[in-house]
Amino acid sequence: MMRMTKRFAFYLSPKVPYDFELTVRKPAGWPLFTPFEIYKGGILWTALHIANLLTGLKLRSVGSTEQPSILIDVFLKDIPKSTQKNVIKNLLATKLAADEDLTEFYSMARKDPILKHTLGDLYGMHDTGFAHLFAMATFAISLQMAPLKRSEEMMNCLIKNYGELAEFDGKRVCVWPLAERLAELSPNELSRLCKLGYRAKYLVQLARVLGSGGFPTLEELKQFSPEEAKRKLLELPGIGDYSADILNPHGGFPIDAWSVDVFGKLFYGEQLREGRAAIDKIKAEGIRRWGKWSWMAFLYVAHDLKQLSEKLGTSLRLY
DNA sequence: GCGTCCAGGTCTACC
DNA sequence: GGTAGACCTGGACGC
Repeated sequence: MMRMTKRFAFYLSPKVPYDFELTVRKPAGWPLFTPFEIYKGGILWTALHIANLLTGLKLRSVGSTEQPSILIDVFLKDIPKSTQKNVIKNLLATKLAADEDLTEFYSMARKDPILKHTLGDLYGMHDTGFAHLFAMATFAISLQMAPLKRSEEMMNCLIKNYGELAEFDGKRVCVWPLAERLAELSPNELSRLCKLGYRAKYLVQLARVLGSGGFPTLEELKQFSPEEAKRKLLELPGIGDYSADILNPHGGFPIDAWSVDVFGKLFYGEQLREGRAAIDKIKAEGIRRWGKWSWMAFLYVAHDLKQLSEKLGTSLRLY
């Protein structure tokens, strides 16, 4: 366990509109940086590694959707240098999507027969980034070929057993392990303890590739073209088309055995009978309809399934 | 209680 | 380049 002290605070002024709660605490329950973060009374306590530095965060909104402002307290073990402070500030601005402009997406979505229903519920929700690429890849691999409950058990076991426990501001938050930590393990140990099955082998291989430092970070992949970023991600062990679409910082359209049913009903009014064979068809249709906004569209649908079911009079399976 | 199937995919061998 | 089959595990289901 690492005890940390408040070292500095700063404000972020995201682009309008920005709904703090919808963005950091998404309706479908997706966490911001770790499943063990704490949200109470409009305040989020969370933690992640920034440039290998364990960083505790206390975030709250001090503005509104139309005049957004986020106050961030930063907790660290040691007093940071000014360069470290800048790295933390810049990275959090990126992760919290402070510069993301929703204007063009909303303009398209208002005219879209499906997305127009989501805008009222999710107005001001932004696309935040994972703690780091390894965390995101771990998430994607644990989703493969498993019901969501089991995926959650695998992820939580990994984080509890191999992640660091950050103690700050009277809270304790367990963070995603770094690749370097998992790279040392044997797949057998990992498989036995967290019941990862064949995924353990992929995770250790992945940890060794990402832990060596030779692979681009999420922020660096963002500088690639979307196609180049995806090609690079497909080089990673255990990462195929579906997972690469989750990892790609440019956004993809990650259709799997769950989302194929949801989008089948939304696009065609019925669940397609082809099962997994329908994935390519649904994926092509989503990209045809939404193009470069496919990922944002996926996000807005995924976080509004209950309301969409009611508005469109169809039953969309909820997680 | 027991056997079978399959789930929010990916990889490999084989054609 | 296209595709069938294997892969961990555990819950659901039929018997």
